[in-house]
Amino acid sequence: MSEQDQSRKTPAEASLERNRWSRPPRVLIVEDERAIAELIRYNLNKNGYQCQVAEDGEEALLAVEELAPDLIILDWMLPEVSGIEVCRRLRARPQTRSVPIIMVTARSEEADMLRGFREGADDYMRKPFSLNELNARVDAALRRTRVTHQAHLLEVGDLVLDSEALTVSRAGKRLHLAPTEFRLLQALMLTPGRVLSRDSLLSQVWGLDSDVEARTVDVHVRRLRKALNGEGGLSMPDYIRTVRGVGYCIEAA
Amino acid sequence: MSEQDQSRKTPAEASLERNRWSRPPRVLIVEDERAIAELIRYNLNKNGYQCQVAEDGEEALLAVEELAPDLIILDWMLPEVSGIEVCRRLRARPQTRSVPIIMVTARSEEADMLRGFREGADDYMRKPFSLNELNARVDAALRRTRVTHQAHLLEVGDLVLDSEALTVSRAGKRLHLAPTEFRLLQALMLTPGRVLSRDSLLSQVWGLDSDVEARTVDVHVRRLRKALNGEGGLSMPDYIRTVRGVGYCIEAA
DNA sequence: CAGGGCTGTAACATACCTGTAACAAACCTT
DNA sequence: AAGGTTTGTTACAGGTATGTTACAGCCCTG
Repeated sequence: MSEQDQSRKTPAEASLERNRWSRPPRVLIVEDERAIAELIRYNLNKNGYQCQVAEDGEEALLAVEELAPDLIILDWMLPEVSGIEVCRRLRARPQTRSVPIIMVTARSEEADMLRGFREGADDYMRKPFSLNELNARVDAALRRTRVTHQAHLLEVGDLVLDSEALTVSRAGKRLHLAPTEFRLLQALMLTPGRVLSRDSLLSQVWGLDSDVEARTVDVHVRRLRKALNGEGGLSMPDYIRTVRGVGYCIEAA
Repeated sequence: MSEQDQSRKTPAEASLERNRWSRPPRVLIVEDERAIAELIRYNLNKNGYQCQVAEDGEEALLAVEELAPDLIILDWMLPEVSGIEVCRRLRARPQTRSVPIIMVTARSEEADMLRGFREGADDYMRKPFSLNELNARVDAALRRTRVTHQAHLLEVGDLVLDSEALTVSRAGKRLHLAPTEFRLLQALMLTPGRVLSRDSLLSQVWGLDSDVEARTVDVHVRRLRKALNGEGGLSMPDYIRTVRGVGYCIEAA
């Protein structure tokens, strides 16, 4: 269930949306009451998440290693190691420092909640809680990590363009592109498989009010190809397809 | 340290006293009820945040441009443009897509809350709410984006910046940086891998209302590189990447 | 008050990028 | 197969962005 954004999304963004999570997000539920754990698990499963349950703190810490979850739902009251202690330990490890943690607890004192946040929780919900609300908060937390980590990645084959770091790499190797080349590639990669006319590229890359000749696009495509495929031997496959009489298009061979 | 005179310490900045180098996080409060807005503002100020208030949706959208806030507290019910609409528009713009938004509203229906999350809110609080809780949630949201004054250790490669001790070291060896160089490095290291424009750096390092020329950034980058990589031979790899036509970015090679 | 460090600006040097023209090659039409 | 059209390729002149250096003013320290 690709959650909320049924409203405003260009097809390009929608395809991005799919690319970002090629796998279902993994959620670790740490909760000693079986019934509650199952309820949450059922609910999250229904929304496309892959869940695992841990019933005490020790188990939770182990499960984090194995599962490498994208998000953790953490009950405060647990046998063995308490939830708050689990939280603290996860925050102490660099590897798990940035995994979102939603604390869920029957403790209603404000002081407890503040403590939870202080120990590094990302969100805090009091029991009893609405499953819909939990869902919404899970979505929000994951959306956030998506936005900060990979929202700006465009991929075609072994080509990756990062529009935030403004970098392009092919097969893991960083490439150097001139500004115009970068924008041109970006325009192409926004709609992989779709043919873009020279005029369309001109307006996207050079701006709507540019007086640049259409042929200039060709020259830049040439430069871009050179940069992507390697100068001389063109040892790598060319992702940029020329569509005679129309324009260009990028696609994974 | 020209800091001392330029920072007229409101009593609220007491907690930041020892930390003159780190820029206080900027929070935009969007709330049409003056009394509530002031309450929130006072409370956040006390905790070392720099606040600005917008009283309606239009004003909010403008303020976002100017202030470039690190976090937004957004009331649902607003004159002109509603909070939910503001939220949607901010999420539609790439530049503001990742700014944390905490929705604060008197609407208690679950459906409203779900809608808030669906439009991209990061957190949702029902009025009336505890100021302590608001504080904790603001802290949590900013901790995630690492723009908080609490994350005082920044690392990139073998570079370590301690914004509390005000020290920088490379490969364990302590370096000497001038104040401006320090703040510049800090701004870069807050978002490693992300390209920062000269304008953005100017507002972060020199302040929003400075009339310093953009080229000045280049000169300081030069000085910073010298300090980081070693005066002459540049024996160490350069973590600062120049992005032609845009600005600079720090990354671990 | 003298000196040293820090800062912002100007000026120069350099590296890089860019659009166009001109020619070559490929393609399509007839 | 010829002729016209579209695209590939190359070279280049000019422009722009950045690197680098020098310097004058400022503030603080001693």
